[in-house]
Amino acid sequence: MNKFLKEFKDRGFFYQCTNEEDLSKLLDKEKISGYIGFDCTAESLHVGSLLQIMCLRLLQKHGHRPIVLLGGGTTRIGDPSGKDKTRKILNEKEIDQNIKNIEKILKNFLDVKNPKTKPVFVNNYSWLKSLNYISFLRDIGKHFTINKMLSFDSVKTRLEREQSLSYMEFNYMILQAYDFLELNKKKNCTLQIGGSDQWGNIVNGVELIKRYSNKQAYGLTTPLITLASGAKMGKTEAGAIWLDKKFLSAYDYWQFWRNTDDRDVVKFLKIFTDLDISEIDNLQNNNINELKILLANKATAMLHGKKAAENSEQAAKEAFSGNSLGANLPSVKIKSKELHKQMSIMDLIILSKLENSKSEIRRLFKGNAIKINDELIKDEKFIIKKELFNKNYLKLSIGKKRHIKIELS
RNA sequence: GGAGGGGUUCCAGAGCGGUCAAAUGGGGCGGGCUGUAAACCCGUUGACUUCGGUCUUCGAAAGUUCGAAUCUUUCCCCCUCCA
Repeated sequence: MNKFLKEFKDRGFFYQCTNEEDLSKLLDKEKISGYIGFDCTAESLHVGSLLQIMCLRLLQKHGHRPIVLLGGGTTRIGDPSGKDKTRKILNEKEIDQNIKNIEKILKNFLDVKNPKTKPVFVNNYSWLKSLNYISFLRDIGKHFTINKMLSFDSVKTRLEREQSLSYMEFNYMILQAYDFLELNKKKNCTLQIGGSDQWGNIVNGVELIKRYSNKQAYGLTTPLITLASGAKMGKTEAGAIWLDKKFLSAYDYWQFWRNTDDRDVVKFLKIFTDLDISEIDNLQNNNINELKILLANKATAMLHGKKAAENSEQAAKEAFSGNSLGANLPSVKIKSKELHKQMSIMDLIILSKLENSKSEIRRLFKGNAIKINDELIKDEKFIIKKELFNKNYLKLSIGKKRHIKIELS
């Protein structure tokens, strides 16, 4: 089997392929371009997209060129796959902004220097916006039968539930197939990778290319990653795990990985780090917590840089060891003037944005959850005094896991 | 087009004139155990509070009543069955 494909499988990226054997041969023979499309409905990507990003990296590793399709056009339509309802349609400005942001994030992960595998960023709006309806129907539309389109899960579930599916959304799959055709023609792109929910859309593209250009293209899908607990990956109660430090600090990102369920650690090492499979297999007997730290360090370094990963590890060590100052923790600044106004610990917590409900904070007090410099505080009216600050900062903790540095300025 | 069922707090789902900020389960949060894991146990889960209470919630609006999530009217939205 081709090396890329083998690693793709060994790491647990593989779910389905349109024609594995031929794809393997092709990959042995030449360096190809493969694309993945990203949805631009959100301002940033979160961990849910990380597997796709790792696929792009893997392409690069094996000398292939990744093409990143930012769906400026299709985002204007909305993919009905896996959705019960029509999603909110964003305006042009928002979409353009999102595209810029997402491109920036992806560049953190990809090697943009090597000219042979440098990623290509494309926006399908550039070809979708000027489509001529009549010629599109004649050239492309004739290759799709309604009979078949109706049989796709994304369409079927909507219809079965008698939930409306607009003609606009119904066309999404055709547009995605068309994207693939367009990339095949323009960039000689012969592979599309996507999540398992994209299978139908991808197959459509492969078939369209076959019918329209009589060329062979391939599709590859990745499984939906679920946590051992059964939950979908990427969202926690506290919010999405964003791949953008504007929305989630490097420290919190590190913590996300550090808190991985035991049962998921090895799987995640394979998927979300660059460590060799053999190396990971050798590590399996190591202390599980060491492995989690390794995972957190590797994953954080990949996105936020080595330095940020080291700082996060250091901060975590300090935060969880107790009786430490927590100099590396994420910090919130307050003005020393504020202190003179008899600031209570309640005010401080609100100010630091750790909580925004006073009732909730009162409950936390009742549960012995609030600490300052690792000292349990039981009185919600406790006044913050200057003496609590050591070198201008103090450590504020809520529960066992949330620690923050309050800095005096 | 005809007949019926329903919209309740994060989710599922009870309540069907006062004792309802609303059972129960899930999830979340906090505590205990531990390893920043899982499992388990305990507490908590609208907001504000001088801890006495106060204020805002049961699809939307209007009404009946001393009093409504519970009754009436109109509107909006979902679901099931028949044609």
